[in-house]
Amino acid sequence: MHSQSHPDKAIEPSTPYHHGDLRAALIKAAEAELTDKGVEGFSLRGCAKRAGVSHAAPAHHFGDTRGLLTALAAEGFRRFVATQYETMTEAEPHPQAQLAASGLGYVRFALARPALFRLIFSSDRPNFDNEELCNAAEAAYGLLVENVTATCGAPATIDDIAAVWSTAHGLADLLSAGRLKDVLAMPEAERDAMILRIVIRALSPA
Amino acid sequence: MHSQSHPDKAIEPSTPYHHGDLRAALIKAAEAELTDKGVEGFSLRGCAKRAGVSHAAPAHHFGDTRGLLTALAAEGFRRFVATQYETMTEAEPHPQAQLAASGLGYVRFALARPALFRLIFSSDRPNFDNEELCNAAEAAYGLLVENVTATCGAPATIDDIAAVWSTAHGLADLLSAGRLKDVLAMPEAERDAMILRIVIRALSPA
DNA sequence: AAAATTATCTTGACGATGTAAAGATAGTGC
DNA sequence: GCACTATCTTTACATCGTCAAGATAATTTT
Repeated sequence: MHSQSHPDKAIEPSTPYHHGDLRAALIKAAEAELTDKGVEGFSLRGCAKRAGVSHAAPAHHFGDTRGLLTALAAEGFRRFVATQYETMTEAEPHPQAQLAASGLGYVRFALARPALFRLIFSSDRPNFDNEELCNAAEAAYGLLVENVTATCGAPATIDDIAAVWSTAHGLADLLSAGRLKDVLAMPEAERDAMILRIVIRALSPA
Repeated sequence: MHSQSHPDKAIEPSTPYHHGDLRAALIKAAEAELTDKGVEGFSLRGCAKRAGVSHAAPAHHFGDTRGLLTALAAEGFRRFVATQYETMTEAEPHPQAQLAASGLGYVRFALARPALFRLIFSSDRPNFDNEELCNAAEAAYGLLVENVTATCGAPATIDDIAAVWSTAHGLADLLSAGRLKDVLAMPEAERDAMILRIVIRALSPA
C-alpha cells in the first residue's frame, strides 16, 4: 500500500510524510493548546494532534515537552516586548509617558494572552537556561531599564527599577488572574488611565 | 492471611488499616510534594506514597487531585495571612508602618514558600469557587483593604488598593520566581528596607 | 453482645500522557 | 544510481488520575 507512489499526490497532498515546516506548525499548535488547556493542562500529544501529525513527531524538533514550551516561551517574550512597543507608539514621546505606556502594554499583553503570560512568568516548565529564551527575556528587561533610565535621567537606581517593574507586573498578574475585579469591571479607557497613573506613582520619590 | 488478627498489633501498629487522621496527613504530604515537585509536577499518587497509603486513598477525603490542592491552597492562604500578621508585629504601630510591614510579610511568604505562593496566586488547579478557599482568600484581601484604609484615612480608593496590592504582589512574584536578581542578592536587612520603601511609594499621591 | 450499617482503605483496571527505540519514508549529496 | 541523513510513524512501556469492586474497621442499632 505505501510502496506505491501516492495516487492523489499530484492532485492534493492529503497527508504528505514530510510536513514542510512542522517546527513552525508545532509552535502554532502549542500556542492554541496552551490557550485552550492552560499551562497545567498542556499536552504534547495534543499539540501533535492539532498539527495533524503523529504523537512522537514533536520529539525530533524539540526533544521533549519542555523543549517545545521553551521555544514557545521565547516567542511569547518577543510578542510581549512587541506589545509594549506598540503601546508606546500610541503615547506621547516624553520619557515618562513612554515608560507609563510600556507598563500599560505589559498589562495589555497579560490580559490578551493570559496563558502565554503565565508560561513566561509563572511556570517552571520552560527551560530558562536556554539561550534563545534567555535572550528574549533579557530584551524585555532591557526595554524596562531603558525606559526607567530615560525618565529618571541618570542611570536607573535599583529602587526605581524594582518599583516600576513590580508595579506593572503586579497589575498584570493580578488582573490576568481575575483578581482585582473592581478594576477589571471598569470601562477600558478609565482602566487604562488608572494603570498609567499607578505606574507613574511608582516613580515618584518617597 | 488477613482474616487473622494482626500478630504484632499489640506490640506496634505497623500499618493499621485505618490511618487515624489521614486527611491531615495528606495535606501535610501534599505540601511536601508541592515543595519538591512544584505545582506542575504535583502528583496525587506521590502524596499517597508520602503518607504511606494506597494510591486511591486520597479520593475518599478529597474527591480528586483538585480537591486536595484546593484544601492545600486554603491552608496556604491562612499561612499567608499569618505571615503578614507576624511581620506587622515587628513593626511600629503606626498605620503606615503596619501597611508597609504587611507588604514585607507578603514578600517573605513568597520567598519562604514559593510553591505554595504559586499555587494560591498563579495556578488554575485549585477550585477557587470552593467556599473554604474563598473565605481564606477574602480574609487576605480584607487585611489589605483594612491596612490601606487605616493609612489613607477615609475609605480606601480603588487606586490606592490597586497600587499597593500590585506593588507588593509584583515584588513577591518576581522575587520568588528568581527574577530581580540584584534585589535577591542584597543583604536581608537592606532588602527589607527597600521593600518597605517601595510599598510606601505606592501610596504617595501622584 | 450480636448484627447491621457506615466509614475508611486496598486492589485492580482503564484511558491518557511523556518518552524511548526501531522502522518507514523522503530529501540530499556524491 | 547509491549512500546518507533528516523527518515522521509505529510500537512499547512506565506513570498518572480516576473509577469500580472488594476488604477491613468503627459505629450504630437492636
